[in-house]
Amino acid sequence: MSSNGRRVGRPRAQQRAESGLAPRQELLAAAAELFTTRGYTATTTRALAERAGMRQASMYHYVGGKEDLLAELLDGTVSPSLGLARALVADTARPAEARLWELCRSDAELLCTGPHNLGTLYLLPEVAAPRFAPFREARAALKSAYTTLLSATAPGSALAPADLALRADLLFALIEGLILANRSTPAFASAAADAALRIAGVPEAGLAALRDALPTAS
Amino acid sequence: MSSNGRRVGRPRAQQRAESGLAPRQELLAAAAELFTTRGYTATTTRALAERAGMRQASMYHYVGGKEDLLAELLDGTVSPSLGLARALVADTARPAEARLWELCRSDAELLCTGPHNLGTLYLLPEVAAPRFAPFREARAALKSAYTTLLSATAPGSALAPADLALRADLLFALIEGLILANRSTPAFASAAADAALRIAGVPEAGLAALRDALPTAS
DNA sequence: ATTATCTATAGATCTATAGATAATGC
DNA sequence: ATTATCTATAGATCTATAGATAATGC
Repeated sequence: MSSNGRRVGRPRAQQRAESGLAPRQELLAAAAELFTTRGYTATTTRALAERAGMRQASMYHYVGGKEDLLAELLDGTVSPSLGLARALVADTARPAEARLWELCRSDAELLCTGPHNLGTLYLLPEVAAPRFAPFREARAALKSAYTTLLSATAPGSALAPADLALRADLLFALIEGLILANRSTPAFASAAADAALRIAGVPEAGLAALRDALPTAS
Repeated sequence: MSSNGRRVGRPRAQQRAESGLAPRQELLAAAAELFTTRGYTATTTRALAERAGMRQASMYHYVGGKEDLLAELLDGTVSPSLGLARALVADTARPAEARLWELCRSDAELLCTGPHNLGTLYLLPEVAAPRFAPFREARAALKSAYTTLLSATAPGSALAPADLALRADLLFALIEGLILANRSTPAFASAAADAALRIAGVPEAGLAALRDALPTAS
């Protein structure tokens, strides 16, 4: 609540324009940039802290180390999609095709949009560590929601269980492949959702119908 | 040509069962495993050399450093596909659909099969360095071949240039997304190729026809 | 008194080179 | 003599902690 630039504690050695962000948020922003740009292991605590405007040692006042930052970044890329996915799975009144499309679009946008390509972090070997189990579980739950929605579509309901799993894998592969494509326009997200439904087996006529039924979006 | 275990040079400190591979190949195999398993930056020259059966310093007799190994691994994941892609683009006698399918299948197999998930290395920030420009160019050329084949299919030829580029991006996203899916059966590669053609807009009937026309594969 | 920061540094790496050594080849 | 390896190490990091310092708050 202290007004203006008056803050408790020793002043920073290297002061610059206030970002307005809390120090922990500054660290997160620095991590997002440096982890994706230079790589997780290659990013030193010094680089991280300095990018956030503080000295290397000061970082430890806010986080236990790089891993904390990675965990929080990963969580942010999957939690919103998972929340939406659960809502869509529950909303059985709407046609499954429309719900699957919406999930794909939103997920695609989350993965492609934003200043940094955070999806890249999924592939870090570090993510296999026990520490990141919650993230991996969230991703598995998200994939399971994809499968559920897929199985509720007309083409999906006609598939044998093994084929369904195969299709779900492919659909998921497309969505995650967008990470590499790195084209971050909203139009791309919609086109990706279209492509996802094509993989699902929805015919072009069905896609056109979906597009017409879209809520008059912003 | 020297028979058996008699080799020139000081014996290795830590000798073990001969792998039969040349030392440089042993280093490459070690790099494939460790880069994908622990990450590129996190892999030390010591770990690399020791996994290859030699001491840390001996590695420099064969390679200039980690970068050499990375460059060679990357090249191996794209060169075979690029070769095939060029042959398929040139083979205008066959229907474009069949050629595109074959490229997708082969590429999918290359990316998913093999003991290690080398595709993962595409995402390394290090790959942006000038040193890896040849690899990036090869990948761009491969993508361009995908686009060419796509534009030669019946649905592709009906697309406006911007839409064609969009479809090509999505198709490529699927193929590269397979890296993350990491399901490495030949059946998966075929299913992925099917999915790719669905994204391309080939109707189910066309797919079924393609499948029937498949050369009686091994 | 409390807080947010700083400076300094111990201890643990990791890379790349220098120079020694133990084989075979001639 | 040539070769493939080794051991040893200088120099350059990088992380995490210890303890000092410069603000505000009461």
